[in-house]
Parts: sequence; structure tokens; C-alpha cells
Amino acid sequence: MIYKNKKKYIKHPGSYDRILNVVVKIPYGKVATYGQIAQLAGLEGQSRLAGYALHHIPPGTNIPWHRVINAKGMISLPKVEEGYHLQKKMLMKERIRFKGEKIDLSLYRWNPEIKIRSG
DNA sequence: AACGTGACAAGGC
DNA sequence: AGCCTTGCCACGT
Repeated sequence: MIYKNKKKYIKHPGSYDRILNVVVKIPYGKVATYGQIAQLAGLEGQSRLAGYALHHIPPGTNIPWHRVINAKGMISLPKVEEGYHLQKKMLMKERIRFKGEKIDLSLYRWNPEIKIRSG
């Protein structure tokens, strides 16, 4: 279990863990959208849960939460919060260029290895 | 067990 | 090029 809820560890492999298990696979210098994460976690259409899961990540993990952005190529955290600037800073350290507040997804979107199971 | 919430996404204007 | 509305549904209370 990767995250916990204040005091108690939440379930076993719930949706959150499935989501986080995908997030940890995002490589350096790449980003993924919430919807993309949800889909890869087997929760297509549940982009909100992806964001919700990330919201519950405790500090001190090795989860590259900063590599997850929304479909507009923007950081979803409120600009007034530290997290926003932290995320932007971390992304820029990974050589990801911002056009204003946006990231060009056509350049930086993570293309996960497509699992071909045909035999 | 019902209800409101939410680091989203897509469409309409 | 934005803002608003609607759909989505697991979580927490």
C-alpha cells in the first residue's frame, strides 16, 4: 500500500493503488494526463480518480506525481498553492518546456509500451 | 446506505 | 481563447 489516510492505511489494491502503480512508471522527462493514467490503470473514464489518488499521496514517496497533468497540458493544482510551483519547477528540471503555463503534449506525452497480447 | 466531493475531460458558446 | 455545464463514479462522512 502506497498511501494512507491520515492514520489508517486504506485498503489493499484499491483503485488508488492501481493508479499510483501506473504513475510510478512514467519515465523521466515525460508527462501523462489524468485520463491516460486512469485508462492504463484499467479505469478508463475515471480521470477524476487519478487526480483524487494523487491528492492522497503522502510526502516522502518516490511517486513522480509531478509528471501527471491535465488534458490541456496544464498543471491542475491551484496556482496559489506551493504545489503548483513545485510541480512546474520539477518538470522544468526534467527539461520539459513550458509555453506560458502549458506543456506541449505532442512533445512530452508519455507513450507507454503497448502490450500486445496476441500470443 | 445515501449524499456530496473532486490535482478531470469534452462539448457548446 | 476562455468560461460554464454535464458526465463520470470511487471515496469519505
